[in-house]
Amino acid sequence: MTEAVSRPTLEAVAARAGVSRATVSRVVNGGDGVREPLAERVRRAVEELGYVPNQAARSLVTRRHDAVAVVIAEPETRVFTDPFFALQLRGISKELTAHDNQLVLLLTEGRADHARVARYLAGGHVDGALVFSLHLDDPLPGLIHDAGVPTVFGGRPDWGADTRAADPGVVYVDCDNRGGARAAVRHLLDLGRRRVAHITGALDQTSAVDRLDGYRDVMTDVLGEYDPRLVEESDFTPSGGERAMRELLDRCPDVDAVFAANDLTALGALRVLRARGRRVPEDVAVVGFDDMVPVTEQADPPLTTVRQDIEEMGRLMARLLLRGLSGAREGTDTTAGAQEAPPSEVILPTTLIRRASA
Amino acid sequence: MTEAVSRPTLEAVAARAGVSRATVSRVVNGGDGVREPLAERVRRAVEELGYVPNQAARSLVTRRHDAVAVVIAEPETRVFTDPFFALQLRGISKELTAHDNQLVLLLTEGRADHARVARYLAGGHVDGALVFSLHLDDPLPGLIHDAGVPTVFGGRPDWGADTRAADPGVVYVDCDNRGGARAAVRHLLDLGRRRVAHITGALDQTSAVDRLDGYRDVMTDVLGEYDPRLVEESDFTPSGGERAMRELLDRCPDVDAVFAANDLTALGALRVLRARGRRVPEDVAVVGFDDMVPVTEQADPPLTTVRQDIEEMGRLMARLLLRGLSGAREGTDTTAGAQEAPPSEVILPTTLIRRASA
DNA sequence: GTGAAAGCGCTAACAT
DNA sequence: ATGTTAGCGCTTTCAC
Repeated sequence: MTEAVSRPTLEAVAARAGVSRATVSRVVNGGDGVREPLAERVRRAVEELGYVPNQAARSLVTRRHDAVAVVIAEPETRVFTDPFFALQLRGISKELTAHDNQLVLLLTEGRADHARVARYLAGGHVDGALVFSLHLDDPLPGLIHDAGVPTVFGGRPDWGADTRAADPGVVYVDCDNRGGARAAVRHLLDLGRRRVAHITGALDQTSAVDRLDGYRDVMTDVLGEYDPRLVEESDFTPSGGERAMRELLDRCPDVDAVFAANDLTALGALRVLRARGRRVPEDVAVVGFDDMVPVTEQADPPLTTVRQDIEEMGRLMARLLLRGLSGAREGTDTTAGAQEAPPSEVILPTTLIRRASA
Repeated sequence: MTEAVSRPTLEAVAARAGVSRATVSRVVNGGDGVREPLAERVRRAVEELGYVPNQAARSLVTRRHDAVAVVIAEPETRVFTDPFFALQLRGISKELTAHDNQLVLLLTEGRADHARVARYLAGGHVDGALVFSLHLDDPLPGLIHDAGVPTVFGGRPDWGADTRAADPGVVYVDCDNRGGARAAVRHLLDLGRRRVAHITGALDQTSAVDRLDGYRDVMTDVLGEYDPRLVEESDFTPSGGERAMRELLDRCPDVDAVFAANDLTALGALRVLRARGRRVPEDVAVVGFDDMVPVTEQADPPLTTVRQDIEEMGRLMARLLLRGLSGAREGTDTTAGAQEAPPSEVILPTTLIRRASA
């Protein structure tokens, strides 16, 4: 483990280049209004000294940090068993990097950590936050609202009984869970299936609720009504999918199709169907959600699913936040190139990917 | 997206408590040498004003950031298909949080990003770095060395031809890959198997190389020599495992056991074995590595594997780094409670977990 | 034990 | 176009 060494300052660069600190500062920050020969001299001095601006000093005066917090609330460990989280993070990271922003990761393990996160955000260490509000009734959105930090949510936040529900400033990005679910179920009905079951996700997450709603939409729409016995609650995990599938087969032996809330759940269902001697898709057609390629392509049979672009979702969240931040900084500029207020919600499209399972 | 508001300063707290800024500062930072009644008044003022120290101002003078960078180099996307990464991060996050340090995540997508990371680290934005040097011949260790940032590596770094190889200051944490591999292979031999194959991981990672070495150790040790035809190179992925298993079966139809470099690989092997009508473990016994519980327990049959505690590995890396940092700060203190120099390598133990596959 | 004062390295008015 | 200057909010000697 090496020792840190002291770094050259602006002052040192200025001395070496034979100019004032202000000039060096100008060059370092884009360099408008400095004549070329001088600028060049400064750049050489910077190079020679290996000068890197002290971010703390800079933040102290600019009140900007070029850093964004990513808050991931994961009381349960689901986040760590599917690659969802990693993909979002990658999208976010790419976008932030492209804009020279740093990513400060805040993982929470439960209520105890909420206060810590709220304090951190309120402390003005970062310019904004990207928050994955994974569970209903999560106090985090409220706390964050109070902290007054520009925030973009990942997934439709549930404001529940919270009175701040009406806040028009809330921005979030989500995929079209309901629409995707509709497409999945419609596809199964188009295949001629009539006893289409649904294995839900964890219903304390809006994504699961929305997918269930989409299922209901189509079932009632097409068949006039839906049989609640065809819906089994689960939790987005493979073992949850297994359990639910068994339940479903016992209760309604005549099911001829299953729409699973995500691919992992579908995997569990597939396993049970095979064990029970049901052929897929001949006897029972199966559709998943997410399209985690390593999962869907290697399922047996390969899984028909609703694709959402998770990485893009992360990237978009970051983009929206950064745009909002720069917009706020530049004030209410109404000229041609002005930033518009970010839309309060962005819903990414989903597409049905047909493979062998349905 | 809410607007950020200006926060109360030390000055404000001092005014409210009727003391000097210095006194407030003392109380806020542990409060030694301030008489209780005064300290209490200060604490109340802090509370009432909702004062949170400005980290930038503090860093400017202390030259500390209470922040640690986590660098994850992932040219390939393996990191995102298995939960390894997420688990490490969780361990790291827990430990950092416990010591009030922030986690700055630096994801790299290739060589182009290396310079960026090096610059960031050299820029003195963080007190130290935790680096996952996933691939051989990675220039990152060298760059980081030059940046002069206290660093702990995850996994034995490969210094290859790098002349800095001899640097005694390098600290890393790894699991006992070689020992774990030995245990796995020994177990298979104890079961009476003689044609034990090995599907390697990506051999540009030291973990894969070490596991292969462990396999060789035991095979030559027990059988006098090992048959290179029983070793098939792969890449830690399920599909890689499938491909390798097919190869192996074609080449050596008499294999009666397989040691796979990780659980995901074993999963692929299991699939092929089933497809080819080989019973597991009767015809072919299979052992994995990692013990990703959701994978191993739901494999069919449940997978015997070598367990490593990934989260603990993350936690330990963080602990080592923080200890090194505080040690460095406190200077060379030789009294009783002094920090010892962190060990240059920590190898975590592995354990064989017996399930049904071997 | 407590306060006064001097910066940490930088940016942004304001002069020139 | 460039230089001068005044802080940003905090910690930390140094007096008292």
